[in-house]
Amino acid sequence: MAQRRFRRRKDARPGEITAAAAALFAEKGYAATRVDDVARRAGVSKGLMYLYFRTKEELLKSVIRSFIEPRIEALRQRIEEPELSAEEFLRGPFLQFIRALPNSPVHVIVKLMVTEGPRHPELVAYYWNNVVSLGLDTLRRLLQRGVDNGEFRSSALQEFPHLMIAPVLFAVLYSSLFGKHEKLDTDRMFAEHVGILIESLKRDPRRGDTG
Amino acid sequence: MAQRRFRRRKDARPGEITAAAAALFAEKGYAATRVDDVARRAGVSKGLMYLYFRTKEELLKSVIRSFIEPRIEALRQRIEEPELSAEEFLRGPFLQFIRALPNSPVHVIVKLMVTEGPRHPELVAYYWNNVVSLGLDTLRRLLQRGVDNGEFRSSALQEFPHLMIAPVLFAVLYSSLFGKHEKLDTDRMFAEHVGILIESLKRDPRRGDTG
DNA sequence: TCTGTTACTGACCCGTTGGTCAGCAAGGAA
DNA sequence: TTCCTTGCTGACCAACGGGTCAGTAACAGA
Repeated sequence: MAQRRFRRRKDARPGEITAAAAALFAEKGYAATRVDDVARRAGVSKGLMYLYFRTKEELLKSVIRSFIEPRIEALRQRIEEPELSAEEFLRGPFLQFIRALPNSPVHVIVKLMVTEGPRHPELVAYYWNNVVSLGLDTLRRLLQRGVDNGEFRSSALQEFPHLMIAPVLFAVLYSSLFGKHEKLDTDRMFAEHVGILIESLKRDPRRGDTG
Repeated sequence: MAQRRFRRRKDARPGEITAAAAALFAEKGYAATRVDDVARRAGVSKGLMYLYFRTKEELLKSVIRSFIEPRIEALRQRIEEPELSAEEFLRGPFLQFIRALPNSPVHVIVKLMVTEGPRHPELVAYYWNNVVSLGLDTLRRLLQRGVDNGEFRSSALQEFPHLMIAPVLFAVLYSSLFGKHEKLDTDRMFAEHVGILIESLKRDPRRGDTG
């Protein structure tokens, strides 16, 4: 009766499984998600999972990479927007970028890194090399450009660009934890944050000290 | 032969068990910690655990409460230091307070809330009521005092006092995740942060607008 | 020393879950 | 139609871990 019981689609499977896993990991966390749950949501059997991913941990790594890798290039390209001043860059592309993060699937990665990172050091190293240190370098270079062309004074922010993105991490986790108790207007909060940073960088140009 | 195989110390047990659990939860996370591990570290049998805590989740709640409750009163008292100006308060007790957090056991709570919160809503509500909203209110009142006595201009920080403590959450998680890759000088970073905040609050007193 | 009470033990139970594998069915080739 | 390859299934296994409980040892009172 040729009743198609399943389809043979080798190429599409890894992506579908990874997407299903990402959704469930975000919902319930890695440990509380059963491999069988992922299989069901992806519309395959549990056995098939192990033809594409050696272990559950392998699946986790794949989820993380699938989120990061497509974005690395975008991040790299944002570094160089030479026609903008440093301030324009911060008020424009930078603000736009961080505003998009809390509503993007990136929050899945943040939560997974925080919850599972300690038990998967090679994942942490991967994230560090490909996202964190890259992002921090970008910010440092941007601040240096502002100093070089006289827009900004030299500032401790060059040593601690972390302060520029701390509110993003905060907002992602805060909303996910306390969203039921307080709805954060992250758009306005980030705009205020960028405003504070810029005015701190521009303030009092007469003592444009070098140290 | 009267060989003492164990001791009967009903009063001391809960505290010892909670302390052992806190240490292990911080090390390995809640899900990855076995009740038997906690029992061994506390020097008791697994069975005894269930005489003092009905379930593993009860034990988690007890750990969280044991960290928070002794600190609530201290937090409350910091609200009122009337002999200091708002700026002096921020540069003094406030900075001192947040500087102490990354090296204190509080980071255990932060990690546990982030990792386990989503699956324990009543724990989140408890933390919200007793820590978060209390702390935010305190900061708002402090800023208002600064505005009232002319030190500060009115600012969007009154709506987003979250920005004042975002770097703390960031530093705690960042150090715990990436400590091996970068050692953050949180003392200096926080000092810089407070400096930026205060100068933002004091800047340009002529347009001391009310909105 | 006997007895009752209770803090405590540790072997056991059993549902859960990561991982396996024998076999089946969907194509392609001839 | 037949045969081969291979994507795929789902019943199964073994280990793990939360939770139980029958029994034991520590004290107290008499």
